[in-house]
Amino acid sequence: MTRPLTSAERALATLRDLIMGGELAPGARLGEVELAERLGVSRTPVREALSRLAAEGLVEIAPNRGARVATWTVAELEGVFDLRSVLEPQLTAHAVPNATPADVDELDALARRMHEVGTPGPGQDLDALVPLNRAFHDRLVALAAHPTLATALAAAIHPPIVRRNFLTYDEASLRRSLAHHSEIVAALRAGDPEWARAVMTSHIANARAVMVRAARVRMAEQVAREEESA
Amino acid sequence: MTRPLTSAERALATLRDLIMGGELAPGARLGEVELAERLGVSRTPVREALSRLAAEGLVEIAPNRGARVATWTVAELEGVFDLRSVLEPQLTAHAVPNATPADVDELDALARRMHEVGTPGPGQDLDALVPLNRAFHDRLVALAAHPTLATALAAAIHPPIVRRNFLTYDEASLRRSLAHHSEIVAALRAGDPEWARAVMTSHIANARAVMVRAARVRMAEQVAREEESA
DNA sequence: CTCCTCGAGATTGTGTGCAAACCTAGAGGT
DNA sequence: ACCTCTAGGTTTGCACACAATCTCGAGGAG
Repeated sequence: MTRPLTSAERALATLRDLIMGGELAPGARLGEVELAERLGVSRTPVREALSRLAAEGLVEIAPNRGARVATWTVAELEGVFDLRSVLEPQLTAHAVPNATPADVDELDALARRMHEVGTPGPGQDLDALVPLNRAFHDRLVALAAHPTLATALAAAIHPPIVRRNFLTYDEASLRRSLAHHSEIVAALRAGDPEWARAVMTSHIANARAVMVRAARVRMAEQVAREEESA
Repeated sequence: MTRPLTSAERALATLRDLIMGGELAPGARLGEVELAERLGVSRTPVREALSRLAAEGLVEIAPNRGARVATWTVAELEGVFDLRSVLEPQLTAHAVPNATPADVDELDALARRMHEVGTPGPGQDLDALVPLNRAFHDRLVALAAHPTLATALAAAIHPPIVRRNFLTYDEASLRRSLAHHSEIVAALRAGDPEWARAVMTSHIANARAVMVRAARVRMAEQVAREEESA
């Protein structure tokens, strides 16, 4: 029998989904009354939800000025990747001894399906890749069975970024990323934690490079726009 | 001109101090009305403060049942040390290129004072050691200039644990710990990030060993008490 | 033309009341 | 002796009202 959720918890979950799903873009204003009406509750639980989301880093609250969906500078994004490049390889290494053959098979299936939808060509479907990628990484984190590291990682990874990042992979980087997943499966099957750790380190470094390049492009576009309007 | 703090922020700061300072022991009940009276505000800001402390991991909230100061199992404590053993060496390595000679001198002074008050003998004063240790580590984290890693670390380190841990150092471990501080200063002066990283890794491993031993002792004591009362 | 001042409106911060959920203790049945 | 159920008091969850603060634009001084 599952306990009925409180209003504040529903508000929290709904807002989180809205932000992570991209319906609420970074920088969007989050008025308390507006959200309260939208969710059918009073401002009190909305405030509580916003407060907790702020602690998660998904929204930013300025005293007396309200909340906005968090935005990130390039430097902050690089910081997040620094953190991931330390935590995820460690978690992956932890996962190795815990992975049963059945677990490895499931990860293998995910990696194969990512190849199917991710390989450039007629069958490519990048939108399908995002949830598969997420499932793969979540599965690995779960196998690590290390709540503290997992929590620290979850606090750092902001899915809107990952999602956006995925759409900016160039062909070579995307192929590398897909190959990494398969190679992690191989390392798991071999029971070699150092191998798995090394691949995951490469995987994050690759993602980081994609992110930095995309950020540079966005910045150049913005400069162009500003000069145009000047 | 510094903005006057809101009631919720005062409540948050006060509660955090009470918990970190040890006035509110782990497991202590945190009734909203009691805290509200104690802080001279209504329940609303208290609720907000508790909610944020819960997000920080310092208190645990059970729906409809109220808040308590967080407690940690040995496994959770070991998890925290796993996280620290990954993050702190990384932060320390980052700090090396940023440290000016003046910074190194300040850290050196802290390390020397820790030796003075920490060395077993007539001048020993373990209570003075705690703030010095904290100052040393905080200074290092600040030098790393890496907000993301620093935030992840701050979220994991619960000062009540560190404090309690310090009082359980045996003589050999304490000497090692003090020596580590001096050696980190030497690595900074030499400008060698890998040296600094290695020392910090040892430092955390040493602290972890002390924690595990202390936890075993506490567990044995508890078993003894339960058998006694049975 | 630029900068400052000052309201009106909107938005957040806090106090308070009430309903619902929870804990405790004790009566009664098995 | 043990379990079940219930009544009471206690505590939290939520809504609402009012106070405090901010935003933004109009108007005037320099």
